[in-house]
Amino acid sequence: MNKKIDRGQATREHLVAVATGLFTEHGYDGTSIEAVLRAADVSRGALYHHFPGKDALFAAVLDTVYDRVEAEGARAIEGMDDPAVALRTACLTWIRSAADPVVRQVMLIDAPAVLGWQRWREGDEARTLGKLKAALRFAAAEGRIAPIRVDFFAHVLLAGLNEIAMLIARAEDQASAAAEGEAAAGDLLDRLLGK
Amino acid sequence: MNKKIDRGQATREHLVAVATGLFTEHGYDGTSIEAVLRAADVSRGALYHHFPGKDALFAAVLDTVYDRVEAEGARAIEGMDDPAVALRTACLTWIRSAADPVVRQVMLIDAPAVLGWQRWREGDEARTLGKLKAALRFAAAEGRIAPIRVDFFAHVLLAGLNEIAMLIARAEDQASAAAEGEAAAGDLLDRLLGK
DNA sequence: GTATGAACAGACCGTCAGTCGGTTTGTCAA
DNA sequence: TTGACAAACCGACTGACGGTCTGTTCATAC
Repeated sequence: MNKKIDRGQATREHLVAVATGLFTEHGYDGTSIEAVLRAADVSRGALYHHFPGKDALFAAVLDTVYDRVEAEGARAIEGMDDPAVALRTACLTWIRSAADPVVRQVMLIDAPAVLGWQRWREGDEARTLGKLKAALRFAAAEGRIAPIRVDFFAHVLLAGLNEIAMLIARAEDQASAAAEGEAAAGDLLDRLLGK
Repeated sequence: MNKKIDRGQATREHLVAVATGLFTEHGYDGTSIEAVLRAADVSRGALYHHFPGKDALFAAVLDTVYDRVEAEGARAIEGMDDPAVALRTACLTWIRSAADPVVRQVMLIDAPAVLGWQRWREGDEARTLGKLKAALRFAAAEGRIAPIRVDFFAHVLLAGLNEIAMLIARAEDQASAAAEGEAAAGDLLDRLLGK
């Protein structure tokens, strides 16, 4: 039971990889299952054997994107012991991750509409948002923000960072926009957490 | 040329009204043109005479929603002469407007995916965002934020308010969530603008 | 009265997501 | 070795949907 399982895994991963490219380039609606099938050279039956539907394929793609972004964040703050510095570093890393068209189109634009806002945020909760809240709880313990603000501010901070990332992405002058955006993000952090 | 024009206007407005209800209840993807046609008791030809496509119908719906939200905001700050108070009032009014399912589903969830983030923000620019930036320029003139932050902070503030609105909307206990959310919005404003 | 064009009607078309009855093929127990 | 089994895969088919196209109606202008 190994060759079969391996083959199935390979097909599944191949589909996710191909779909990632197409979803990024043409968006969810602009990408037909037909196109994925052709690009991956896989049959309809095979795809629907691995995924119950188009949205499940999208969810799988989203999952791998999360994995990558999470890994980048974890690598960036590896070994840091000051939580405040780690938070700031993680936020800047996230903005830089969001420069990637895959992250932008899949995570920020299509995900809320495809999965629904609720499911989207629940997914986030278990990943990025959860860690952000932990960091803010630390700030609350230090008396920098009121404990009751932790949840709202975590969401506000994430949404604000996402917005900055999108602004940078669509700017004409990428380099200067990135510099200004990252400075703005730092400023936002200072103000939000009462430096 | 009056009876005809009036009739056309009426049909158009009727379609927009019916579509608003369906888009709100079932989302953009969950609403078929067929369903709009049936609910409005209008023929395909009539609909496609007034709108080049489904996304144009959505854009028209979005437009009327903007109109309503803008009017609510304008009414709320009518006659106020302190720009800081007006800004705060407008922000809270916006959060309350976003309690409306129409605003949530159409403006916040579907619009970015249907129109694309770029077109969505450009539409916002001409409406809410423009006024927000004007208010922040005022804050910058008072030395509360750096002039270079105006654009980024306006976006961050709007995104943050939207996020708070969505959190309130999906909360189990609406009343207490609204109270906490509005307090958080006030706190956010204080911190962002360096009270 | 006749020409004009906006408003509307509805049959029709191509595309797409998803279904379903098969076939292939690796695995394992007898 | 073989035969049962199930995972993996195949592709024709279905129904729904967005959009097109060829008319038809009718208020208005001249």
